[in-house]
Amino acid sequence: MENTTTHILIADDHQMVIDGIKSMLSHNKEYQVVAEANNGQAAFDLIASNPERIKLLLTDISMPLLSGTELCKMVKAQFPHIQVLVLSMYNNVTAVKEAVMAEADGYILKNSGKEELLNALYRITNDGTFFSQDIVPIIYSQYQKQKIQDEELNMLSPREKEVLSLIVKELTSEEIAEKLFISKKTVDNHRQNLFVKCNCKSTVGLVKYAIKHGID
Amino acid sequence: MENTTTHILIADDHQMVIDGIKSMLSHNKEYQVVAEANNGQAAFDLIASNPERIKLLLTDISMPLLSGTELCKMVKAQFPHIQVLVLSMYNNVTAVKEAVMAEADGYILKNSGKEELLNALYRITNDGTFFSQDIVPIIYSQYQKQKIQDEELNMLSPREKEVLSLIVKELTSEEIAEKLFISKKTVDNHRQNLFVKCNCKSTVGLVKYAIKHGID
DNA sequence: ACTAAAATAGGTATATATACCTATTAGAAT
DNA sequence: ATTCTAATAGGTATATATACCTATTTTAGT
Repeated sequence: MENTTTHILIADDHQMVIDGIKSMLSHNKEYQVVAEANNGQAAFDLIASNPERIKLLLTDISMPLLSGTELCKMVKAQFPHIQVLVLSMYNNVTAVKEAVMAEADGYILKNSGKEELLNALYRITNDGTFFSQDIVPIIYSQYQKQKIQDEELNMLSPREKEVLSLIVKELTSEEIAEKLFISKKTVDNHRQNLFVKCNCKSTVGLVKYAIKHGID
Repeated sequence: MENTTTHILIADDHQMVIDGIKSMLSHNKEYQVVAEANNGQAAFDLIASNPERIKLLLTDISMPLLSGTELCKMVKAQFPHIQVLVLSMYNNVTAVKEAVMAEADGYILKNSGKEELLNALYRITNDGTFFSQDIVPIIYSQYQKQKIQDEELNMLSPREKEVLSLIVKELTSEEIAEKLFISKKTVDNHRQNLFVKCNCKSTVGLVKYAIKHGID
């Protein structure tokens, strides 16, 4: 298995990208580009016509007729032996998330160099998966966003946070009042104040706010 | 800047870990371990006594007196010039998330080899950040969990999903009825059925269910 | 000592949601 | 043909939430 050549199908609507990758792999015996397609549907048809020929699918995300993530889903569902490496120009969380949920085995950015590509191919064929180092800062920024949101939480008073937490636990105002040994009226006042502070108009909005800020 | 030695403080409650790292870096001119501490508080005191001496803090997460993440927060708040690389034995999402939220510049696992450590140090001092490749599969598994939850969503009928989506958008039953050209009564029936299917007893529960499954 | 904010609680309406019913129709599946 | 589910809608109560008020006490900050 180890020393067998990995047969690759490249799917990308930009022929130059395909040619570039082919060129990069041309001096490498381990990887051989045996097929190419300029849209997702063509790529799927090529695979379906002879599934055993392809060992790895190297695909772009945005392509005509069938997107790379959709292609990935279909391939993984019907031909699970084929590994999929998504090659994207999008460095946002959503794109990465979609790729992972489509069961892609790896994700690298188009501005990666030759080394990164070879590294990705090596890691995928040996370790099973590879995700570009470049996507980590993206997740990093997500978490930092959450940190800022947490600071926004300080607008709420301790008691308000307490009440909000119980609201999210599906307690009614009356039940919350009993639990906190205060009047139902007081709870309702907190609720009103929370509407203003959380900038929403109903309990539904409060729940969304609470979850967004990690109260549960 | 490039050819200056990076002065490192190691904080870890296991002396063997400290000695191991010192040994690994001993033959490397770029990195010099100039201080060490066995708990977070001691590490912070060492930094505070002479902040300019330290360029990089290499810290464990779980330590007595002051945890690595808390230490990181304090250092980043008061001595932002110091870069922080978190060295953890926990490979779970929460640990990584906490480290990032503490503004750590990097995160690697304790079972990483010498190469990974050197790579991390190089990337941090040059690129600013480094996060171990090992943490990606963790995030990967998080996303896959979400995918399974999405399949659970198929228990809901298309119309129910539609109604649920509008509920989460803070519309009342009456407003939803108008929007879908149906009776308010019908909307309320969908709501009741959603309670059963989502296993909750109020709209609050529905909102939590919806958000958990990506409806918004 | 003064001020501001937080937490408390009450009154009075109205709006909305929830808990039970029953019942019809359309479409899909067996 | 028949069975099942989804989607529709109505009746009748009750429970809960929401929108305005006012007002007191406590606590923290200047």
